[in-house]
Amino acid sequence: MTNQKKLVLDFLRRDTSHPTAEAVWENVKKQLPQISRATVYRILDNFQKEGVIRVLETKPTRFDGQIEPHQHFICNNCGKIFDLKEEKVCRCLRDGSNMVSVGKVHSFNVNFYGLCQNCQTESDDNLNNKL
Amino acid sequence: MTNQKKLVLDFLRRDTSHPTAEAVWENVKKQLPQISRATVYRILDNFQKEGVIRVLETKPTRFDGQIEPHQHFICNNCGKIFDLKEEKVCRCLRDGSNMVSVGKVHSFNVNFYGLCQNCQTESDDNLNNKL
DNA sequence: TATTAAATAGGAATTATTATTATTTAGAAG
DNA sequence: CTTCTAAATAATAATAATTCCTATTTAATA
Ligand SMILES: [Mn+2]
Ligand SMILES: [Mn+2]
Ligand SMILES: [Zn+2]
Ligand SMILES: [Zn+2]
Repeated sequence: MTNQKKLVLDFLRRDTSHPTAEAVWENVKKQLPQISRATVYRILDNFQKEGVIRVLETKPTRFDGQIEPHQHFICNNCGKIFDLKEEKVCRCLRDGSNMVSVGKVHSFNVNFYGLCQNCQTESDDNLNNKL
Repeated sequence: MTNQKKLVLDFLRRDTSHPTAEAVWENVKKQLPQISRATVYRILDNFQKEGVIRVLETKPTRFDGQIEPHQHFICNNCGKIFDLKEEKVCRCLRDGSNMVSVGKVHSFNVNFYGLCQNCQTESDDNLNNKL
């Protein structure tokens, strides 16, 4: 854990604004002026792969130091990003109620990630061949 | 409805691969070689605003000519994007079953869009002041 | 202390997207 | 069928976001 990594992680755990990579860089620079953009991008990427931070599917990409399961409400007007507890998400999707604590939901978008059947079969085959 | 628009829309309605803007351009060029990238980007943006096509929250952005409500399964291995019927989505989120017809879901990400309470109040105020 | 591998800084390069502007085109009016 | 006008387009410049490259620094280890 280098100083650079520590500063990035500390910042993301304190900050609740779901900052962009650029914003993370700007903020960490206050404490380590010579830190490079590329370093911040690399560290964010590594943390994401380790599951230490979360990545939001926004443009530009935003980052979240809070990794307990929750989803996000993005205001169409002001652009602010609010946290939604998992429970509210399920209710909203289940019974069409579109009111949540932070506002009124107009639309939502879900991306599921996993292994498609082809790729599952392939990885099973590889495993069997090794045995 | 210009020829350019027609070709873009026809392509998106035929194609089920959820192509990028670049891929739309490459394909439409086959029939209209002088079409400009900027035109494709503008047309995609307009169609999106009119609700004629859907935009996927991917990097890079992808487009979908199918606008009946459905969600997407993105394979972590091969990157292919599969359509998921709404019903399966709800079941998956509701009772933790992570098997869907196209594969096994490892994770998912939901973005909700709407008006936050602040912005709702503001727009109510504006309405009242006009009366 | 010397060796080595990993991480970083700084900047170039690339990718994706948006902005600009001169030209073209699709209709409407005559 | 012409002329006019506004909208749409092509070509390209500019910008934004991200990734790549490489010389240098740092940390860990023998
Ligand atoms: Mn969050
Ligand atoms: Mn689809
Ligand atoms: Zn708002
Ligand atoms: Zn796959």
